[in-house]
Amino acid sequence: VMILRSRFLDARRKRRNFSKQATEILNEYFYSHLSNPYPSEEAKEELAKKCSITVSQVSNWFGNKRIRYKKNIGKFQEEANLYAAKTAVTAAHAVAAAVQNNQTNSP
Amino acid sequence: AGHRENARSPSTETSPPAQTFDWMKVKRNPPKTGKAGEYGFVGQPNTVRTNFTTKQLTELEKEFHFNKYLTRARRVEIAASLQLNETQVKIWFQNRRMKQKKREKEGLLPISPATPTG
DNA sequence: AAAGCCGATCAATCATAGTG
DNA sequence: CCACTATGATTGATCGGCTT
Repeated sequence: VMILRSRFLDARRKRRNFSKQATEILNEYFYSHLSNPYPSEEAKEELAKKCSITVSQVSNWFGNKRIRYKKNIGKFQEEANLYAAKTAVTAAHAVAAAVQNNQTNSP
Repeated sequence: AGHRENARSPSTETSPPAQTFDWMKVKRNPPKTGKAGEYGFVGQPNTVRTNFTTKQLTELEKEFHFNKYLTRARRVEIAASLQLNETQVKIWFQNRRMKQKKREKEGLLPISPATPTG
């Protein structure tokens, strides 16, 4: 029962919470894809850029989110409804925007 | 033509998220790790994640530095030497290689060059 | 057909940040 | 300051797909 707890202790030591904005973006994606919250590598890169975090961090976030969500769905019900309502409106706007942005291109 | 995703959320539903999708039911089979010479029985499914000792990790790291890939013979040696399964050694190397790959990728451009779009 | 590898993910755990 | 919860990261091991 040695105190081998401090075997590595390096990276996970100091951690910073993501910005409110980043969490907002990640949650919007998660709840708007609740039926299959597995962003593709491409989607992860886009989310990473929007959130100003790394792709690995996006993967970690979704991994943790999925596990914790299914572990206690009830605890996330409130949050789920919040984003469900929000994305419902966003979706409608997105469709309209997509139609207009059909030809536009601006990398 | 009108093709859309199967979105079930007209406007009459105020609490649909309660649905249970397949990904929420996914369950992993328990580890079949049977370690010898520790707590009695050999071949007894551990049911729990093995905690490698510092010594084992040090040796594995050393070997990894020498060779990213293992040969069957080398794997047997190391497994016996560290009292681990051949499978555990094999898996450790695979995970280690992935970790290495991840590090190389991150250490390449974790810092955005300019990010004009903000 | 069997075994190893890759890439992604799971699931448990660690250590810290945040809240009361 | 302490107890408890929320959250990001780490990692042994599993899953599916592809290669040897």
